[in-house]
Amino acid sequence: MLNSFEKCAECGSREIEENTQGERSCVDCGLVLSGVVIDSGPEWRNYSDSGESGERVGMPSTELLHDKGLTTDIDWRNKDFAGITMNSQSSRIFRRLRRQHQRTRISNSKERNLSVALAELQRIASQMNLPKSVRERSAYIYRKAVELGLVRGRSIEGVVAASIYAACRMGNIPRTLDEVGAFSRTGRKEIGRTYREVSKALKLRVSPSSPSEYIPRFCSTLKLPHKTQSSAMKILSDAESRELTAGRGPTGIAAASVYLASLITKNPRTQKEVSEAAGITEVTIRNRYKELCVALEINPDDY
DNA sequence: ACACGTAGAGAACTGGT
DNA sequence: ACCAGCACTCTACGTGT
Repeated sequence: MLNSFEKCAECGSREIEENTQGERSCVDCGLVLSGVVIDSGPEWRNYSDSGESGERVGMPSTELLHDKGLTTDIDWRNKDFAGITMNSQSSRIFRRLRRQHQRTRISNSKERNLSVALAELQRIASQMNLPKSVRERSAYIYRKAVELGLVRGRSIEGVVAASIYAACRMGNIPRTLDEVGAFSRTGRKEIGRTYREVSKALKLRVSPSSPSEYIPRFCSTLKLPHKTQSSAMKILSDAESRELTAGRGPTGIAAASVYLASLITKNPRTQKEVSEAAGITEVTIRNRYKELCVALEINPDDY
């Protein structure tokens, strides 16, 4: 996608491309211009047929409340629409209405379960400093688990912890089982076991994320030109077709491809630099790098 | 400074009992 | 349900250029 109104801050090129992750980068030098996608549109729809579009009414719905935030409340003040205090008879009626209304909000065991569980989820998530997107996702996973009857026979806590663990991994901010367990009353083993069952039952696509997703970001942090990036992608796809990538950490493969590409395109980066950009150790890069050289019959000295 | 190698520890998954 | 074995990565250290 090209945007002719914008120039690259690094090299002045007007060739800006946007990838599927929403990162916009310069085609010539690879500089990432904006990595954060801001959704400026309203999330909630306009239901009125005659009014202006874009009316904003109330808060957007959320997975984090058991009724998704779709609730009404009866004002606690005993005033009428004009702000005049009600008489005692009306006050009694409204007190009673409020109580009945509150009871209908949490009407059955499933909703009671959800409201307990989601409160627990919030507690753990905020102690772990998890972003909102991950909280929403884990709440969604938990709801699905309830619908499929996975909670019966297991502890609510365990399923909550498993949902969080899964959501973290899906959101690419993985936490270890121990880390999640530290904030929950359940242990690592139970979370792990529950997680496996939940992810199987929900067919969660927990990212065996492709290394290719990491390459643009690594190249950008290392200020590598576009040429090197496409070279790294080429190396990676060769490696994938030779099944070098199975079972390996995706970041390791991506980092090694970038490192190798940086050597053969004459924009060398040290293993240390690459390892810092990729968040892995030099050792892992070395191992993957060595495998790549052997399997693809590349000798960086030739370049 | 950097590249490269090795050993031991730890985390996560698998399969057997 | 639990344990042992596994493949992988990390830490830490040493060696060579």
